[in-house]
Amino acid sequence: MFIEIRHLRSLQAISKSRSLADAAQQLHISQSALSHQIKVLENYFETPLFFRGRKPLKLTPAGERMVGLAENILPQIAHAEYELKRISGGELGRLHITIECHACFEWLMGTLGNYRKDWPDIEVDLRMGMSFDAISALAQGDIDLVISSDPITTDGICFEPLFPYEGRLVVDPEHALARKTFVQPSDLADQTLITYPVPRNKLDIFQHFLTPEGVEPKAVRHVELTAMILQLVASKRGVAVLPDWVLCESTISGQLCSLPLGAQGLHGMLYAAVRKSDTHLPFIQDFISLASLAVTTNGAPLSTGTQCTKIGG
Amino acid sequence: MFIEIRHLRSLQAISKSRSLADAAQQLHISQSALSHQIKVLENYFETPLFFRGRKPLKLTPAGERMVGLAENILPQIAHAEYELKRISGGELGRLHITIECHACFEWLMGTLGNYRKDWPDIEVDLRMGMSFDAISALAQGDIDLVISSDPITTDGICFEPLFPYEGRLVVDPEHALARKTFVQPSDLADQTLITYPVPRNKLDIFQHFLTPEGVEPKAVRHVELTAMILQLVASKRGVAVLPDWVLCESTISGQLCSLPLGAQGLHGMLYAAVRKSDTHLPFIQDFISLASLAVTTNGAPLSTGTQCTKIGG
DNA sequence: CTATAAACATGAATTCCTTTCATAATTATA
DNA sequence: TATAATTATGAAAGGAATTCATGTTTATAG
Repeated sequence: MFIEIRHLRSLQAISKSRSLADAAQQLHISQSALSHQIKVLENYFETPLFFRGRKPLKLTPAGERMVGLAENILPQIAHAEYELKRISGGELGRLHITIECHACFEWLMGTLGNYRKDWPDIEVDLRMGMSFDAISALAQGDIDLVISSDPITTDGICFEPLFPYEGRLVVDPEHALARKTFVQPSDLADQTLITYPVPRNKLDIFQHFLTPEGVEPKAVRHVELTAMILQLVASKRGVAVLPDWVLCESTISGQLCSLPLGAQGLHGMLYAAVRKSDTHLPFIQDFISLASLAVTTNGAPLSTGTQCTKIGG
Repeated sequence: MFIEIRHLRSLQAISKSRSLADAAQQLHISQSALSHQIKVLENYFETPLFFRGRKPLKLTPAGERMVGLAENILPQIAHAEYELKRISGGELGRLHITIECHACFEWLMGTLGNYRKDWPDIEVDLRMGMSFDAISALAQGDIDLVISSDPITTDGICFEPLFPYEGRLVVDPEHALARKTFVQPSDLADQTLITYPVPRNKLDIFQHFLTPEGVEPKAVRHVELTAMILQLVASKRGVAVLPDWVLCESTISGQLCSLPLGAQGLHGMLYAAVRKSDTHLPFIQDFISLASLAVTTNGAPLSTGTQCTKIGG
């Protein structure tokens, strides 16, 4: 690899000039410098690059080959430099998101739709399948943002609060628990609990409600899709705990009841985790702004006590 | 334009390495040099190119963009360098040919067919339409070889002899002149002469036969294609002067007679003109060898006195 | 949690290489 | 043939990348 960028620029200038001297002037270098440059190239490749002593300067086929190279390459480099400047300016970038909580899918899709309109040059993507250790994937640069409900202090990472939520028990309207004002841990001991297929320590219902009281449900069933969970509950196959934003008119058109976990309810906060080095980027900040408004704009969550909603296909 | 080739090589090495130190080793430079290089890039573009302090080194999106650039560009440069070496080695090249004499088309096509087999990587082309000043086009590098019958001393150009030829008068078998052993200039004073559409000083018949004797044909008619000239002569529309290689069995299947111009015949030599700087190139030398054998291999010329041959479509 | 190792950063000095300057040689044009 | 224009060349200068030596930061093990 002998050719340098400056050689390509030189050849390009020469091909557009009547003489080496003209080309040198265009390049803002001395005629001598250009002559030396060409000599070096010609010595290395053992072939002349232009015909000497012709009034309109003419390149040899070897020279033309090199100009061809220049005209392929120089624009590519110019374009890459332009894009790198845009990347540092935050106009261009990558936003690969992972969700630690499956239910976030419900509001995230709507948010991403709006976000894409604001930031057409940001490569937005939702990466499932790395939720097992999303935060370290974030720290390592595999992804750029994690939607999470438990902030852990990892250095280089910061957790921006998005909005509070309430985890509520969902049952069918004819269920025995449907008549209660709130559920106690022991109420679930004889129930089939339907959850997302994630480790128990990632589930509020175990972490902050059942496990502290030593209660174990009769059975636990793993289902991936929220809509499927709701259908299973509606058809009396079990009960589930879902965040309030899922339980709103826009996603449910059949009959379901939801009620608080414990007298105070099971409250949490949702966060967007990003690398500290990315917090200044406008397209990151704007995503966080949009996301923090997601739930109230997509549809009001169920905030009252016992309440029935519809479910459907 | 800030990026240099070495930056691209560095980024590419980094992307394939576990650490800067490893990459530096691959590049045969010190770790310090690489670190400085990256710092300069990062300062210029105002964005980090890789995540620091992660065990498996990971590039940022900006870094990835630059690797993408490298992987587009480096192979292109490598390939161009390879081709330039081949150009200087005479394996790859350009052979743009111009013919000053139209009749050369007849044997040249056959020669080029064989030549292309020997030199698949030489860009062979026949450029018509610059015959008006072919030699200076050659000197200026617009073309690479001229088939010519009059060598002029131009510096930088040399004329390699190919083969001798004889210009002969072609008439139809019932023509009055067909019975003569040879023609004299005055014999043509009452004839219609069919020639290629080129200036008279490029035509042997005028330059070396008629003009010195002050003879002017009854009429001169310009026709471009050799086959058409032969047909016109056969149908008694005039007479023509053509080099002997045209008048051989392989190109003529109808009835035509040819006879010498003057008692000694009008003899000439065909040359290949090339730039002196190209004479060493094997693909030029080989073309000249092939061309010099063209006429005797394509078909024996008419060498006997008055002779009749066939003509046809 | 400290120690040790590994990886990266930094400043000064060096070395390498491009460019310039001054001028020679070559080529074109009047 | 003379003059102008163009390219080539050698030595010196200038700049920039690399190295060296060392400091700082981050990971891994005991």
